[in-house]
Amino acid sequence: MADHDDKAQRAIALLEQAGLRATAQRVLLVSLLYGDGAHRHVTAEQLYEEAVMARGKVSLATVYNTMRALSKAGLLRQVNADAGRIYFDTNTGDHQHIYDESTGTLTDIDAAILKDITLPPLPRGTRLEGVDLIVRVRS
Amino acid sequence: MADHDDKAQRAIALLEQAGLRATAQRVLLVSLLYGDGAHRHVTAEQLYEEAVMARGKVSLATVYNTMRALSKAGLLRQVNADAGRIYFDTNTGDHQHIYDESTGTLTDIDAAILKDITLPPLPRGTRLEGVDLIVRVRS
DNA sequence: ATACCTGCAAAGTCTTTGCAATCAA
DNA sequence: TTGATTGCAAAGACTTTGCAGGTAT
Repeated sequence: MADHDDKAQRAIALLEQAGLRATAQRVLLVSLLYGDGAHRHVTAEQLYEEAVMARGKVSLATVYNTMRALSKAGLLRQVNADAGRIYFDTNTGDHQHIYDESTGTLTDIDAAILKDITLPPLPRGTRLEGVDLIVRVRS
Repeated sequence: MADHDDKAQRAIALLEQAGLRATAQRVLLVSLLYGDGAHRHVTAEQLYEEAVMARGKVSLATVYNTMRALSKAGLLRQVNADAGRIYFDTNTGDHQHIYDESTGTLTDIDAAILKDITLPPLPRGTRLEGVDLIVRVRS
């Protein structure tokens, strides 16, 4: 129980820091996302399944809404590895990904991999939003 | 007319080389894609619009089917720049992209940009499929 | 009290597919 | 001929949204 409370406390802290109300659904979702320390890559559907397993009372729509809100708040990063499927990454720091197209698994790559590249001039009137590298593999 | 026949001839050649029957619809689509020499980045919907403009008799389903077939045949490359929207690139050579999230425009980057990076070890039991770099910008 | 949040169902976007009619080889 | 292709409509996969009822502050 202490363990659970701990995760819930951290979840609440994260939500408040993001300016979001700490509802039961959000606390559960954020606990699942950040609960065990390791960074995670999940789709809304996957997180929804986990929430249901954990006997959580939450709808898929709320999972989508919450993940969108967390992304906007900067607590999650969206990863476009696969057209037609949004992955959310709890690691919002600078880094890149390996994507296994057979299993749908994402793996982090250290940001240093791009340390030595020189970006080309950007199109006139545009500003840089980010640089995403996806190493696609198959099992 | 000679111009049009020229493009049609090239389109037919490409289709045969890909092992696909040269139907009127495919010849039109391939002519639009490869007709003027420059490489293109288009979605199925965009190509469909162009075909309709050109008074072509083709359905959106056929555009999707054809682009899928061309991709499988190696004549097109899919670009995952935006979750929920597949771009097709007539340039199947090694290169990368700049993606303007405001306008949905893709611009090529020379492959040399990644010449000096060293990929991390791939997960056990996986083989490399490709490396995609997307420089995201906004207007 | 009140602005925010949830959940359901409906709508939306993009893509694929079943199947009868049609066409290329 | 005969298998490949087309087109329509329907189905699918994923995501967003309208709105009535519920909740955090």
